[in-house]
Amino acid sequence: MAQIRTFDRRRLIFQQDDPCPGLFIVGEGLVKVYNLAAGGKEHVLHLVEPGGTFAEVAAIGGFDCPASAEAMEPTICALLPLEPFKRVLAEDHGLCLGLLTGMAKWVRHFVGLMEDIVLRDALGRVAHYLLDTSGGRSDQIALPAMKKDLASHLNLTSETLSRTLRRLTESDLIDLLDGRHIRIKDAEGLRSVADGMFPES
Amino acid sequence: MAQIRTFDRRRLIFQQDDPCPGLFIVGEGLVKVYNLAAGGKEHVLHLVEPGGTFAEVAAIGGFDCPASAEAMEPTICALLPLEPFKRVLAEDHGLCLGLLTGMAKWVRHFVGLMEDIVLRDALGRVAHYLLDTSGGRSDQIALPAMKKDLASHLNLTSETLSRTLRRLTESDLIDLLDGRHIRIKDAEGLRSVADGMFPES
DNA sequence: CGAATACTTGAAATTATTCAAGGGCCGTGG
DNA sequence: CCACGGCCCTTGAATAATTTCAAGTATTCG
Repeated sequence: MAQIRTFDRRRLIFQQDDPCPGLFIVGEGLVKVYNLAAGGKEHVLHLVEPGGTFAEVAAIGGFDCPASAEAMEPTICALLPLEPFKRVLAEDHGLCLGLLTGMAKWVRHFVGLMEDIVLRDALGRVAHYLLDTSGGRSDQIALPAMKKDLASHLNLTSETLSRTLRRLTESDLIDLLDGRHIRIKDAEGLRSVADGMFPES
Repeated sequence: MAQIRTFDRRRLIFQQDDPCPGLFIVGEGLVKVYNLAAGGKEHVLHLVEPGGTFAEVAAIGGFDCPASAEAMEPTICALLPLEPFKRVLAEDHGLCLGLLTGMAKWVRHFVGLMEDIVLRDALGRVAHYLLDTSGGRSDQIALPAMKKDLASHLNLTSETLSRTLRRLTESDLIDLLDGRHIRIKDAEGLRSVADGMFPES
């Protein structure tokens, strides 16, 4: 009962305040979910990779899209239109429970992002992001497609992100392997930076 | 199957990272849900009034409290412990659906707050808050108990909030009735301020 | 009534942004 | 295959917004 939809690179999938078309599931590609300010500033809420979903919240809550979505690469999605989705939801208790816990996790992640933005400075945000993304296990981190999207996600300009990464390398906390990969050199130290104490200087 | 819990003013109900005790429903009083930064800075996520709930997200998702909660006034809550709550949830499909749409609305509200903080400056945030709170209908607005909590909610210092309200009154967009109430004089003008255009100077 | 806390206001300080310019990578087209 | 143009990233200096610090007034609670 789902439709397959394909999108070229840079193609707008929906815009803030559009009526919600249903639930999207990414099969291939990359989708940027974001908001725009009056002046043109963009905030990247979420980068959705294959297997991820978006527009679920509006689909479930029955309101218009609270954000915009754009394909960053050639992308294939499954779109589950609103009506059949609601019908299934009304009948399938297991699905309902699954969505509920999924949504709860999403909220927690989102609260975390909010607290990052509100309670940490640039250095702390980047440090915390790196620790969070590495998951504590691997010390190798792959950055999102473009650094400017990461900057926007953390509510920084790309200039500030660049300067911040430089400061972290100069403090010997991380290594910039290539433009897209980072290695954590001193997780302990990073943690203390994330918690607001900058080491020397 | 719920317990009744009472809290004095200033009493901590739970703290960030505590195991979630269950779902709270406020019967009387006022509860502040907030997060603390390393340095002591506080961010007020939510002020819960009678009829409202808190800790639902952690209860549903099965993780530790992502924030702290404190009674701002003598408060009476119903606490639905975790286990019976989960049991009910597993059986009652209607409840599950209700929570799901409730959660979706909560997420939307929260995304809105996030975008306020990220995409608007101090003037825009306050203007948007006033418009949002008035609901477009009544032009009378009752501020939360303390202005500093509103400031924290909008990620401002109380000094900045004070100055911002002053600027709005001096531009004849609002009237400060008493310390706790505001009247919107020029909703049109406020809207354009919220959208980033400051009128004169 | 007195102490504590909240609120306002001004001046100084700080952080991040904006503006500007150069370097590097990549895809297109000659 | 190389040159060109575009976009991303980096870096520096100037700018601007908000915070911090400080002091005084107002309000609230006991």
